[in-house]
Amino acid sequence: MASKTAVSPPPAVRGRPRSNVARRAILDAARALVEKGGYAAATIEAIAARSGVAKTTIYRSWPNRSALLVDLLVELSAQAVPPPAGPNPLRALHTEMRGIADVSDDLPGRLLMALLGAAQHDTEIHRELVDRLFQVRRAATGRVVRQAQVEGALRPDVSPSVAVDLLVGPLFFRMFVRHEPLTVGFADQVFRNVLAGLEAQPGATKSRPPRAAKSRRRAPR
Amino acid sequence: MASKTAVSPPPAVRGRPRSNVARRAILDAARALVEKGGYAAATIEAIAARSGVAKTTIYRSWPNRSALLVDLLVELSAQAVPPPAGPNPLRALHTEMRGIADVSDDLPGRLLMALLGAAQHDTEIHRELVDRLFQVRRAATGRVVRQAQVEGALRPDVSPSVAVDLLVGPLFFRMFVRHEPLTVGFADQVFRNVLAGLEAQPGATKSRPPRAAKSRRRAPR
Amino acid sequence: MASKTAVSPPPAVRGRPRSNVARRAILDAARALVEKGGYAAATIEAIAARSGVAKTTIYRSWPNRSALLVDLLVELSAQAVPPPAGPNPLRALHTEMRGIADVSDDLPGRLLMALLGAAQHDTEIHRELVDRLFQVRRAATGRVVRQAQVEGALRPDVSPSVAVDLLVGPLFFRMFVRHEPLTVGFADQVFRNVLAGLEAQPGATKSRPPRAAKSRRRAPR
Amino acid sequence: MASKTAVSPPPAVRGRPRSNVARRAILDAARALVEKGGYAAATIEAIAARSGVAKTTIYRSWPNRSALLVDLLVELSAQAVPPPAGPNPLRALHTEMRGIADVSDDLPGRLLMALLGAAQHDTEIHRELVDRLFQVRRAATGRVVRQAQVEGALRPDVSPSVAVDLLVGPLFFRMFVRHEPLTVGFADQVFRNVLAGLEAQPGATKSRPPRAAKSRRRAPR
DNA sequence: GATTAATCGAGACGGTACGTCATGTCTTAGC
DNA sequence: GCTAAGACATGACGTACCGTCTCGATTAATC
Repeated sequence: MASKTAVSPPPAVRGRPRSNVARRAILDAARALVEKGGYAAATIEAIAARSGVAKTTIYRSWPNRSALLVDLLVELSAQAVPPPAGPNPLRALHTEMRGIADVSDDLPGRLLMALLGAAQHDTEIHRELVDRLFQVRRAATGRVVRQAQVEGALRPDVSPSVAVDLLVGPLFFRMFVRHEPLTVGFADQVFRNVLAGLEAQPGATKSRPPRAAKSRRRAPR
Repeated sequence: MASKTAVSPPPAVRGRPRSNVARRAILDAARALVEKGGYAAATIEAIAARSGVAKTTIYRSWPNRSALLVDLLVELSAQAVPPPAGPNPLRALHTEMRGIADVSDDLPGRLLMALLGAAQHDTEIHRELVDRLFQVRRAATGRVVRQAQVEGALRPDVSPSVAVDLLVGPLFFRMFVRHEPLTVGFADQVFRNVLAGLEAQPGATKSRPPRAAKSRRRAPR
Repeated sequence: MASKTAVSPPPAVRGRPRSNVARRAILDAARALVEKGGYAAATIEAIAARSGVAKTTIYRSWPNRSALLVDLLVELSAQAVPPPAGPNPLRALHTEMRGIADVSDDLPGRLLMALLGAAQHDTEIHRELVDRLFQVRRAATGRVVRQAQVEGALRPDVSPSVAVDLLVGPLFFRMFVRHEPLTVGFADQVFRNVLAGLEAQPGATKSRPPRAAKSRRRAPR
Repeated sequence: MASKTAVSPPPAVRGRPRSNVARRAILDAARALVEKGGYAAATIEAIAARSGVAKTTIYRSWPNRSALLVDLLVELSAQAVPPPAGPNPLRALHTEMRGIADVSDDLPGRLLMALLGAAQHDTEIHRELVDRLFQVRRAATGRVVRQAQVEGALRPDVSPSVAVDLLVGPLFFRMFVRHEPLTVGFADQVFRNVLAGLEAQPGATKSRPPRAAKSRRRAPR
C-alpha cells in the first residue's frame, strides 16, 4: 500500500473487474427486446430478466435505460452507415443520403427514432445522442460540404451547417414526423432538388451580383 | 312519435351530458402543468388533482394522457399559426415558415415536440397528430405549392409533397433533432436556398422577369 | 312500436306503473347473479345492467345492495323453511333443524351466509337481517321451546333463548365457521344430544317414560 | 466450505431479506386501524400510509388485506386464549369456553368476527383461518374431549368433533349471528346444559336399546 | 496461498403513476 | 312524474417499473 501511494498512481484496479460477458448479454437482450417489442419493451427490468443479469449490474454501467440504448445504437450504427468519403464530395453526399434511406427501416433506424423520441423529454438522452452520434457525423458531412464549396461545386455563401440541414432535414422529417417509408428514390429527389439550389451557377463561379445577394439575404422585419 | 320514427333517428343523446366545465378545467390544468413542468409533469394523476376532477372523468373522455394533450395542442395551435393564405403563393409559403419559427419556442411548439416524441412509441398518438394536425395543414401548404407551379413561379416537375418536405423538413430537423433555436433568420435561409432550387429557370418555361424574383424574395410582413 | 301501444294493455299511467315491473326485474337479476357468481357478483352496477334498469331506480327502492339482497333473501326463505309448527313441540323443533340443514346448501342458505358475512362489517345489514328474518323465526322457535317446557318435555329452568342457541348454534357454526356440509344426520345428532341435556329428568317433574330418553339418544344411521 | 458441498444445499436465502422493521410497522399499523375504525378502515392504502411503507412492500408479503389481517389475528390470539390444558378435562373445557367469552369483545374477537365475515366471500381467507387458527385449536379441544371420554367423564358414543360443535357452536352463534355480548354467564350456561346431555349416566354405560330409536329417527317433513 | 475489494445474482425497499372498479349522487331527455 | 342513461367525485384496488439498498457468493489482482 505504501508503494502504491508512493509511486505514481498506477491504474491499480482493485477488486473484481466488470464482466464483459454480462455487458454483452445486456446489450444483446436489449437489442432483442427492441427488435420485437420496440423501445417500450426494453425496460431495465425486462433486460435484466432476459439477460440473466441483476438490475444492479446494469445500473453499475449505465445510469438509465436510454443511456444503455444509446450505447446499443452507437454499436449498431457504427457498422451501418459509414461516414461520407471519397474523392468527389457531391457524390459522397449523395451516397450518404442514400445510406441513411437504406438503414432507416432497420433496427438502427428504428432505434434512433425511438431514442430521438425519448430525447424530447429527456435532455440527458439528447446530449448523449448529440455527443456520441450526431456531432461526429455532422462534422464529417459539414467538411464534405466545405470541400465542395472550395472546389467550386457548391455556392460558397451558404453555411455548411445550413446546407447539411437542407439535405438531411427532409429525410428525418419523413421518418420522424410523417412516419413514411424513406426510399432511396426520395433521397435522390431531395438530393437533386436541394443541389439545384446550392450548386454554383454554370458561368458565374464565385462572383455573384452582390446586389441580388443582398436583397435575397435581407432579413425581413 | 310518428315523426321520430319517420325521420332518421335523432342522435338522441342519452344520459347526463359531459360537463364542459370539467373539460375546460382538465385542459387548463394540463396546459398549466405542461407550461411549468413539461410533458413529464402532465400526468393524468396531476391533471386530475390540479383540475379538481376525478381521474375517471378524464379517462371517460380520453384513453390516455397523450390523446388529451393532442386535444390541447389542437386547441392551442388553432390560434397560433393560421394556414397559409394570400394572393402570392411564394409569399404565403414564406410567411408560413416564419410563422412556424415564431411559435416554435412557445407552448404549442414545445408541446408539439413532446407529442412527436411520444408518437415515436405510440402509434395512436401519431395517428391522432396526423389526422388532426398535420394532414390539414400539409394539404393546405401543398395546394399553395401547386398554385405556385401553375402560376409558373415554381418548377412543375417537383411533386408538391416533396417540395413541402424540402421546405419544412429542415425546420423540424432543427427543432426536433438538433434542439437548436428556430430563428426567423434560419427560416429565411431555408426558404431562400430551397426556392433557388425549385423556382422556374429564368429563360426556361413561363419566362418571368428576373427582377420580379427580387421582390418575390423580399421578406413579407 | 305502433303495435306495442295498440295491443298490450296501455298502462297509460305516466310515471309509476313501471315500478313493480322494475322491482321484479331487479330482484330476478340479483337472484340470477348471486346464483352464478355469488354475493360478490351481485353489484348494483351488474344488477342494473342485467335487469335493464337504471341505477337510480334501484337506489330509489333500496339504500344499498345489501338491503336489496336481504329483501331477496326474505322472499326466498319465506318459501323455504316454514316456521316450526305442529302439536308435538319436540318434533317441531326437530323438524325445523332438519329443515335448516336441508336448505343450507341451496340458494337461500348460501345467500344467508353471504349476508351474515357482510353483516360483520355493516351494522345496517345486521339490523335488517335481525328485524326481518331472525326475530320472527327466533320468537317462533322460542315459543315452541316454552311450550315443551310447559308440557313437561323440557326442563323449565333453562331460558328458551339459551335453549334455542344450544340447538341452532351448532348448525350455524358448521355452516358459517367450519364451512362443512350441513347434513340431516348432523342435525339429528345435535338435536338428540342437546335434548339429552335439556329434557326433564325421568323421575323428576312431569314423569316421562325413561325408555324414550334412551332411544332418543341412539345415533341414527 | 467442504461441509457445505458435502451436506445438502442449505436453503440459500437469496437476495435481500425481508425487513422485519417493515413487517412490524405494517402489522402495527393494521392493528391500530382495526382498533379505531374496524375492519373497513384497514385498507391496504391506509396501512401503507400509516406505516410509512410502500404498498408494494405489503403486496410482496400478503396477497390481500385479509391475508394480512389473518396474520395479525394469529399473532394476537396466540397471546390471548391459550389452548385448553390441565389434569381435569371437563374443567379444561369449561375454562376454554370462559376464555372465549372473555376475549370475544376484545380486538382479537372483533377481528376474528370480521375475518369470518370476509371468509364468507373469500375461500382463501377461510382456508387460512382454518389452517392457521381453527385446526390447531379444534384438534386440541377434541383431544380433551376424547380424554374425558376415556376417563369416563363423557359418554363415549358421541364423536369428539360433534361434542366440540355443541360446546362452542352456541358461543359463535351469539357473537356472529346474534351480535350479542358473550358473557361468562352465558358460557357457563352453555357448558352446564350441554354437559348435562353428554355426561356419562351414573349407572348406564354403553348399552342402549336400539329398537325405540326408529320412530323418533323418522325424517319429519 | 491468503487477503482484499469490487464484482455478480437475487430480490426487498420506498416511490410514482397507471388504468379499473364499484360506490352513491347528479343531471339530462323522453314518455 | 318517474324512467333510462350515463356523467360525476370518491376512494381503493392491484400492477408495472423505477432507481436504491442489502445480502451472500465469486473472482482476480495484490500482498
